[in-house]
Amino acid sequence: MLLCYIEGMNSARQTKQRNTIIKEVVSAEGPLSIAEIHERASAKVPRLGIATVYRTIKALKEQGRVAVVELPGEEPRYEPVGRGHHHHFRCRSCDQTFDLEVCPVGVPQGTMLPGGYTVEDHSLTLYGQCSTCLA
Amino acid sequence: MLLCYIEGMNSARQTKQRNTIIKEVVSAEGPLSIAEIHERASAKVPRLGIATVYRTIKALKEQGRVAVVELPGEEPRYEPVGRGHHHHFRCRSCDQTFDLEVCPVGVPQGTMLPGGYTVEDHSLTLYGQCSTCLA
DNA sequence: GCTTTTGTGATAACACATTATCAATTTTCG
DNA sequence: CGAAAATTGATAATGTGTTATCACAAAAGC
Repeated sequence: MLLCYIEGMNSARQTKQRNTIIKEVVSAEGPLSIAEIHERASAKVPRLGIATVYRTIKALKEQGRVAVVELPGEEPRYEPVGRGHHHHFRCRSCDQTFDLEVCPVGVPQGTMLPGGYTVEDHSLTLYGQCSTCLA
Repeated sequence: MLLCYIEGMNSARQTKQRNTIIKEVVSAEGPLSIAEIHERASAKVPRLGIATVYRTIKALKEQGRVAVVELPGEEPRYEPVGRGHHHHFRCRSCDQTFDLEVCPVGVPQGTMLPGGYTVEDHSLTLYGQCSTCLA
């Protein structure tokens, strides 16, 4: 299955379900889980099946248009590719996940840590209160 | 069910299974998954059932003697409590998880990030090659 | 508009990690 | 040691997230 929302030149069909799902993922404040996508898209497409969300995300993944984001102890989330290196903030009140601009990790690639660990990459999740919940 | 390895004064019984499991968790280089505990303990207690590992870890958790460690996209791991704030390194070659001493995250508790996110805590996982695999 | 082809929704099937069950074994303690 | 009680191992049952199935609906192209 292919999707044509962006490339516009393959055999997949445009449906309101797919377009809505893609729009939700692209316009979200951070990566969304399948359940979150389903909730949001259902508001615009009543009776949207969860299987359609799985199918669409799977296709977008295979096309390299969305990436999986794994947070500790959470279900996989999905975000559009091309956002570059960034991290995530999780609000403990509303349980929303937000993209962050900052990277406060002082261990560049190639660093060797005490113990002989050579760092290639890192994954950081910050936890706290978002501005809405703090107010 | 209670375990008596450390406290020594409750009704639970000493078994080679439990003692072995606890020893493996305590002496490990980092947090272990159920499967990893089972593998290692099986070497010392042949025919050790996976259910016994689950049961023992569950009891230790309820006693507050082991803590759950969640890494992105991984099964839960377990480590003894009382190691304080620390992070983990995952070797991409041998897939082992190691405790780290360092905390290279420059976002102390209470920091407010651009976007109004107030930080309470963080979780960092470093990825790369351990010294053994690099050699 | 009509036909062909693909997509959808409901749900069954599946995969996997975890827990419950229970007869047999082991530990504890008199 | 011997009896009572707790633990174990094997496996069935469970829960949950994901995929497959299939009749019906919708999109694309003539």
